[in-house]
Amino acid sequence: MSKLTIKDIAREAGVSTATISRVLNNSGYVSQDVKQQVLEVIRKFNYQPNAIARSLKQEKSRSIGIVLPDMTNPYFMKIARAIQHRCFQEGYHLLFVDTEENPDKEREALDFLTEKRIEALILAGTGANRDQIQAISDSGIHVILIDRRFSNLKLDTVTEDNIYAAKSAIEFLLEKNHQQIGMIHGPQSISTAKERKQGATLALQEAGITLTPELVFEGDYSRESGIAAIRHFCELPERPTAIFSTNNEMTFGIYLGLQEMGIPLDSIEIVSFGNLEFSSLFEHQLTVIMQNPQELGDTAGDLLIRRLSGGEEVEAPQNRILMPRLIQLSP
Amino acid sequence: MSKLTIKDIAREAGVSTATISRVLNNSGYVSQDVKQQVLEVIRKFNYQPNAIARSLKQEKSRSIGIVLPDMTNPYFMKIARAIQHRCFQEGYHLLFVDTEENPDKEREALDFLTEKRIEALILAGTGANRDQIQAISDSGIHVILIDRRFSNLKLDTVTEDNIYAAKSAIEFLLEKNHQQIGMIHGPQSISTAKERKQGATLALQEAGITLTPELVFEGDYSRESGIAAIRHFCELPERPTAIFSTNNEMTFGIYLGLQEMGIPLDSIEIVSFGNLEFSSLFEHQLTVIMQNPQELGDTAGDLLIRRLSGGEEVEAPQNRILMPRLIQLSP
DNA sequence: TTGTAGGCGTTATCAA
DNA sequence: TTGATAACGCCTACAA
Repeated sequence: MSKLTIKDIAREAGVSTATISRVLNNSGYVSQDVKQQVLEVIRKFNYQPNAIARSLKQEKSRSIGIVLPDMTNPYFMKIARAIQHRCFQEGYHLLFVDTEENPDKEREALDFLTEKRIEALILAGTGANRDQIQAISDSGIHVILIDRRFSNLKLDTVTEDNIYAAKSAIEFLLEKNHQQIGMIHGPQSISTAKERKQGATLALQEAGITLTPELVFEGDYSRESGIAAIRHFCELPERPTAIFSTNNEMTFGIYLGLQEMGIPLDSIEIVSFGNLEFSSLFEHQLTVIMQNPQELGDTAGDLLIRRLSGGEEVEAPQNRILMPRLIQLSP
Repeated sequence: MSKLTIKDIAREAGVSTATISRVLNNSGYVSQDVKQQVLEVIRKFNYQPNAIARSLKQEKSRSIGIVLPDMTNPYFMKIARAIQHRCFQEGYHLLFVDTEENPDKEREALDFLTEKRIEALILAGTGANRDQIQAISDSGIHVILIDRRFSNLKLDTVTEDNIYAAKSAIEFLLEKNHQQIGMIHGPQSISTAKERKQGATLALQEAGITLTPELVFEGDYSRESGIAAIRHFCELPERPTAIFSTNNEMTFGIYLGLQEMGIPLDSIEIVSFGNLEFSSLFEHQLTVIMQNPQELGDTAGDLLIRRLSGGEEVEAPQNRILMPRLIQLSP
């Protein structure tokens, strides 16, 4: 029942373990005859080398930690899949952890991963655990922050330009002569949410428009907060004619809210971050900021492999920034 | 830069490595004084034991392999999350692999995982690699098939009752007096797709209705095949008045197809497997077979932990079957 | 209560 | 071209 070891194979093939190892790794010299014979025995007994022992000996885990805030969110999983592709190609594998946006779980996850001796860490963080992350980087583990980043931390990042995208979104609405633009933001502990708010605010400032506090709703990236935003906006003397929403879940909530209040969906113009595929199925005015998780994952994967296989020359931290595109879905 | 070992800590604390190990594992005797002192040193140097070495010594990886056909599909990831919860609680962790429905990738994944000495395998398979999976089970690794199963394989399974659900779906449409029911099925290599087709066929038979081949469209669980189905149905002399779709992606395709053909979405009644959250946003007649990935994950997690911590008594394979519910979303 | 030492399954160095 | 053998970092009899 218990697994065969290299010794069993060596005995069976009548050679030393060293020879088996050489065959396994295509390293050193080994005559064709012996090689064939050894391969035969390996196949016959379906021997599989113990990756744990190999890792210990080589002092290389060949594993990469990836820490995400929500494994059920396809956005993050598309990033993860792209990275996994690249890693498998190069003989690495991923250790996933889902923090569910919980800083405590994140801390535990990071401890767990360092004990597992990951060679690199890919992180879309909760916003907490700065010091621990810095320490991991200092200890020689390559760290790449994806989607979300920390200010003043000298680490590799691959992110989208949220400020620019949010700014464009507001400018788009201003060009269409909207005077009352409602906004719904995400948790300000998350860098993307903060930057989207910054970008939107910046666009209004540049247009010389003073921010009306009643038109700014602080949501939490959840569907419920989208509904809540609509309830709030409907209580205002002057309802917004357009809404800028900083993620797709909240936008879905907005539609649900409008429906709940009996307001026609096409009576309000919406610009939203994220994918809203279903939107083509009904009449309304929607523009989305299309993100590109696959490109983000590919970029992070390339950077990762470069860091892992790169020589000793310590490069400066890389900051790759992708540009989301504004896509108008309705005329 | 390189990590500290138990020896370093032993030297630093002026005790033997055995003592350090005892402190780390709360095993054996160790005086309070020494224990405190050791903990102090561990904290001071931020020592983290090497999980790889520990695994090798204990001949326990404490890792569970989980193989899924699509990591970007929230259905599977909700299952995975539930399992991960349970595993972390018990000190195990998950090794994820996404096969992208590719049997070759699946085979590679299984090899990879067995080399990593997983203690259990959770699998939503492509339908191939039967022998390899059986061999894994025979070698003493607990195997639990989720969502999809193999006929005639004596393994634990946690699945949904697809036959029953599909049968109910058709019965529901028959009760509403639909005479022309179109069906779109998934790839018959996947057990769920096959069972859904079986269930639907069974319901028609029991109602004494002969199957019209033109009304049965063989799709592949993709959005495109949903569109293709509509194009096909529209070419028939007599269009179906209702459609039974065996997954949500194809149903989305159906809506897109209807829109493309200029057919009002509410002119055709649909029953579909899977979640279609957006559906409440427009007028149409939709009934869904609501699946419960979290319950499936919880069930699999419980079974898994029982297998892992269960004594030597070999229990017969368990087959847990969950009942999906038919939910009418429109009057 | 603590320490010594052997071994988990590999790989890699050195001889032969 | 092959074989002995010493690690890798940890745990655990067994001694002390």
